[in-house]
Amino acid sequence: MVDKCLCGTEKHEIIKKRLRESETYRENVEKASRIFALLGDSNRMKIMLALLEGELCVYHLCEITGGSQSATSQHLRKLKDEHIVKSRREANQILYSVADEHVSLIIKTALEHLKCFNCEKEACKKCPLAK
Amino acid sequence: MVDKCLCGTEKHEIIKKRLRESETYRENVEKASRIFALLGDSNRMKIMLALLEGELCVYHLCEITGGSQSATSQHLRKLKDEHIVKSRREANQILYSVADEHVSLIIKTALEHLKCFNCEKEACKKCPLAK
DNA sequence: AAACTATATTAGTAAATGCTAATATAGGCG
DNA sequence: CGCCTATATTAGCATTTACTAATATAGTTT
Repeated sequence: MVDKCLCGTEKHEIIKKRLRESETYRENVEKASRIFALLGDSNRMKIMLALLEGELCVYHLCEITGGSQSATSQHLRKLKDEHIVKSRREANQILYSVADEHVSLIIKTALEHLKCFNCEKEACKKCPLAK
Repeated sequence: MVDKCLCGTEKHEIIKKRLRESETYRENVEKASRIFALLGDSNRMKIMLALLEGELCVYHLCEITGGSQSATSQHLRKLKDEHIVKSRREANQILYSVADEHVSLIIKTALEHLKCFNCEKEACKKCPLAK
């Protein structure tokens, strides 16, 4: 492999330079991938989809995932550690909700994308995901 | 844990019903989390960030991640399997590019979100992620 | 205060994941 | 044709991850 390349050198240099020179940028990339990794588990995805509908208790979130109380609680802990969900106590329950509207937007964008994936519209058939 | 709950029953029933009744919905949730899991690795994230700037060859993508040729090739394979990137041959190189504009949008939304995370604006300081 | 209930935590385990090292493939070119 | 170069694949290993089972905690209620 050789540095001289058909794809040109400017484009990848933009990112290489940012990664090299900005500590903040490197941290942001790490943080972004941590957040995506959290959404990359189907049970946590189901939890987030449910929470987009509104505040819910742990019992109902267990029902959504079909997982145990312990497993669900561990997922919620991870989501909370990244400030993606928040919780509050109401009487003898803990109610969870989406903490961040940016994350909501990311999930909604993904759903939109999947709608396209299964869509019958002409424009959507050209989508590279429609395979 | 009891079914009677302070958070109400309608909200989580919406998702439970969808999961129960629609095979397509279940598949979409699985697919969405597979895509997020792909973006959940920082080296694949770096690859995608670079590809957002334009088409690149494998050698330059190796430079971006700092990883080996083999590791990078394996990442590209996974991204291609989910139709997130595409490739074409040009002379003796394979050039990769972003295959799906929805995924571009998801990544850009995430970056926007992180911009907020590190932002000094008053409105952004209230963001629950700004901690 | 004691008991109850909802949620959280911990330890241990099986499965998934990302890496390296070695090897295979495939197109371009002498 | 046969070598060269870029990329892809495979096997093996170390690490991470999601789960279960058991236990802890902390409000709430009696």
